[in-house]
Amino acid sequence: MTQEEKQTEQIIMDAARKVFQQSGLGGARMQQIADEAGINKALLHYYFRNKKKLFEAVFKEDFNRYMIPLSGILLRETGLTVEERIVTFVQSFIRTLNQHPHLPLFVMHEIASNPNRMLGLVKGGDVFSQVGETGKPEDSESKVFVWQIQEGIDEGRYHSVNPEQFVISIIGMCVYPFVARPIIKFWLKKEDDQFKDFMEDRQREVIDYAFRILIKDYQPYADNHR
Amino acid sequence: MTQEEKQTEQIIMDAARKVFQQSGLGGARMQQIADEAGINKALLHYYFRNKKKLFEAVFKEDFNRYMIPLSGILLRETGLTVEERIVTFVQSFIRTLNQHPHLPLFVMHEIASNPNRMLGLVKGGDVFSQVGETGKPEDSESKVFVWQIQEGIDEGRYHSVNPEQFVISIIGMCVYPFVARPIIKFWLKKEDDQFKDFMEDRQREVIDYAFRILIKDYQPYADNHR
DNA sequence: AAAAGGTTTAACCATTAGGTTAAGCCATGA
DNA sequence: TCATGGCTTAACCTAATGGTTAAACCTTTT
Repeated sequence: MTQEEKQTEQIIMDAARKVFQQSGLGGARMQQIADEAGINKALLHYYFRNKKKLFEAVFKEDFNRYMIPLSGILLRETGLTVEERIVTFVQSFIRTLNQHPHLPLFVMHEIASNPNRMLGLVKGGDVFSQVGETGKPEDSESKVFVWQIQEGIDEGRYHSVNPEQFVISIIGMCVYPFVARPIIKFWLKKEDDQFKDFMEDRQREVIDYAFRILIKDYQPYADNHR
Repeated sequence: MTQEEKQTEQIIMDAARKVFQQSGLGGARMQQIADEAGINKALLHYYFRNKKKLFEAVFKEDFNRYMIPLSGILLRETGLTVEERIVTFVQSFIRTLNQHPHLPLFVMHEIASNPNRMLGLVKGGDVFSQVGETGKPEDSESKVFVWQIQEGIDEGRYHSVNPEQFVISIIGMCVYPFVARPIIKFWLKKEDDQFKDFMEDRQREVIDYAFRILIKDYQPYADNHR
């Protein structure tokens, strides 16, 4: 594959991403994607045989490049304390999504409209590395974080939260504003750049919230924050 | 309008809702809606002149019947304390969405794909009752809650959160699990009814989190919970 | 029994969308 | 200079889709 081909492929995928994110798989029009990419329909089909293939390429790239690594920080990465996980996750998550604000809604919507096919596309289906030695969920790598929290609770350092609920809450606090972005922009009368700033501020705020929920003797503005 | 007409209209709207929620406006097929409703295309167009009109009817009903009243509990209802707002909001919100799990993603996706038109549809556009006497956002009814929190902070009862961030966090903790429902079901290996139970439990958990974030001397399992 | 109104049937139309084809353009590099 | 390969143009095909129409059917009401 030549350099030009790679370039064009990327141009097409970027255009396709934009259109798919706005209209979904069903609503997107190949012509619109071609226009957006500044090329013609013929070339579109020359690179990606058909709409479905193009869509899957885009979806896969998005999911594997962003969703998987990000959730990995919270759930899979080894050698991190709970506190480190939270801080790193929230920061990278919000920072990343600030650059790709439409990602979550796009991914969620398409998964919802066809869970099996979409989740099957992703890295052999092991989104959360569910497969343990015995096949039981307890073996899952994705439960490291859950274990660590349970440990902290048992040792009396943490409040007795339900670890799964806690994880979902953290992710929710980070993701939701992007999902509801148009409403929030409307409600708070914010433009794109103001929304961005708002989300930058949110990093510290969410970390604070998470710590306050979890940690028994938490005092904000300690050097937990950098 | 006769009784039969109302019935049929409702049957159609329920079918349409189902299809729209799964495929979005662009992806939905009129034939599929007719099939789902157990009627024919001709009758579909007899009741709702065209696809757009049908869609708007469904969207409007959803938004006005669920989203507006629910957000009202948190943001507009008068005569409630902050604590009462949070408890009532979280409970009704999760309970309602447990009965309509696809609502949030549907609403959010459609708003995102056409913010102006969609937000314009809703109760004359005043989703958050933004119009105050001077037109400044500060006059908005939707800021009552924000004021109340600010008051609590000033009086030293609450931690000094950013009220807007706090509101979004509460909503996010409630909404996100429904937005990410297929992923969560997959991750936690839950079926529909287990997910429902999980969300029932979540009510108390989220209320706990919210109070712990906000209230300085909060002790869980006090009679804040009923 | 006749009128009325909700509903079906089925044919039909116009448009659009996905996808194909083939001829030709144009820059690079052997 | 000519061949290669990325790319464009534009016509074309087919299937699907939104939407329409008119006649007939059936049940309830008068």
